Amino acid sequence: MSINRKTRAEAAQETSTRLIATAHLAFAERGFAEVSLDALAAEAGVTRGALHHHFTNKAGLFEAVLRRIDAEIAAEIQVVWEEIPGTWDGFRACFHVYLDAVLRPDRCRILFQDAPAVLGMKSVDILMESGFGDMVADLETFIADGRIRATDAEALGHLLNGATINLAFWAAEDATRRPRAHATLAALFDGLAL
Amino acid sequence: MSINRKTRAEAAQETSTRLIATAHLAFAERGFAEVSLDALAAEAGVTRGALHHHFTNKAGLFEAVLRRIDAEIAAEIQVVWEEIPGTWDGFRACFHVYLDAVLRPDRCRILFQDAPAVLGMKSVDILMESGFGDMVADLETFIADGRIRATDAEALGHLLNGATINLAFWAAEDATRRPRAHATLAALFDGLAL
DNA sequence: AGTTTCACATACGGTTCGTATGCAGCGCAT
DNA sequence: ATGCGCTGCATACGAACCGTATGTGAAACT
Repeated sequence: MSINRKTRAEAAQETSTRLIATAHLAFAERGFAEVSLDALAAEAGVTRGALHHHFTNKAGLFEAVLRRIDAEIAAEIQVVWEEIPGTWDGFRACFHVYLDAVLRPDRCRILFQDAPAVLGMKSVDILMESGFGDMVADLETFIADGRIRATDAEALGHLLNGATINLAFWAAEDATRRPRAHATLAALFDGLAL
Repeated sequence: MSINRKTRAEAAQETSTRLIATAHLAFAERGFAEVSLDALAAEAGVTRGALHHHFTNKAGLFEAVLRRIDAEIAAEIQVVWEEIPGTWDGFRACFHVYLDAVLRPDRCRILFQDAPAVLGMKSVDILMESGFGDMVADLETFIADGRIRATDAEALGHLLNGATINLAFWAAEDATRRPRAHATLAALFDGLAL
């Protein structure tokens, strides 16, 4: 039995997730460079030994945080996408959810300020593994169906992604900008549709 | 007379620019975090004393490099803009020049990988001081004239900027992507125009 | 010519990260 | 049940790097 008894693997998993959660907060608030591993481990109630054991180095921990955030966002989008999959309106709706998902202050800094510097191209790859491939595939069918104007689905995917990201980054500074960002994103999609 | 004689201020200016040029190369090739000030000063033929004297700290030097790159890009765009100022076609042409200007390998990494992490929002401000305000003003006239679809010039400016930047970042990895990026950017403008 | 100032060099201390090593308890087999 | 191996984590150590404080020599000014 042993209900409150933790198995070895469970305890390890717990410290790992606690480390990720603590790092998530710290990176979001203070930024990657300003967070010391000593302070981080102390906040999580462990030492740097545990940290290095689970994540090898500082960048490894950051990558774990990024993957966690990416998974959260992907899940949020998935919910909307499954409501009306395959439709242009559903596709558009997903981007509006994406916009709101990435402008959150606990994500914005990690995603667009630190991730490129810390992980380089790898950060792009991570964020693209989940969802981006599907998005490009959807764009291709929209193009094939004559729903949208552009010809290059992959390039268009990057364009849409960049446009949304930059709008979010801009809108994150001031709450009143959020509706303006959404309206402008909608205008972009209006222009793309045929 | 004294032709080959350098005044004090001239010599100082020279070391400053040499430091910026050396840092430009180093940051572009190795990245901000991987460049040590010791190595940098050695490459420039001075010591860290000179570096700190001119730029206070590492971020200060980086900012100087960024401002220099920004000025170069602004000048390149200005040339095109003055050919056909005030026109929608000229405006579009500027963005294609911008796309090519920022995807250059000696700029791409500094602009979009390291600048946000090192300078935060300040990097956005720096890149916006030159040109962005004018761009938004132009967009407003285009909107007022009924040339383009969107309603919020400022938000649209950020959208266009982000779209172009991300296309450039994507296209920088592979030369064959460049024409695809330009074609997709053109499609974006086609959709925006009424 | 003496003095001041400035561009730059040198010296030092503190912080931080990565690795190498130590240890204790869980898990498993007998 | 008990002895042993493995693993999760702590401790110890070394090295790199940045920022500041201080020194210096030559140019610039009077």
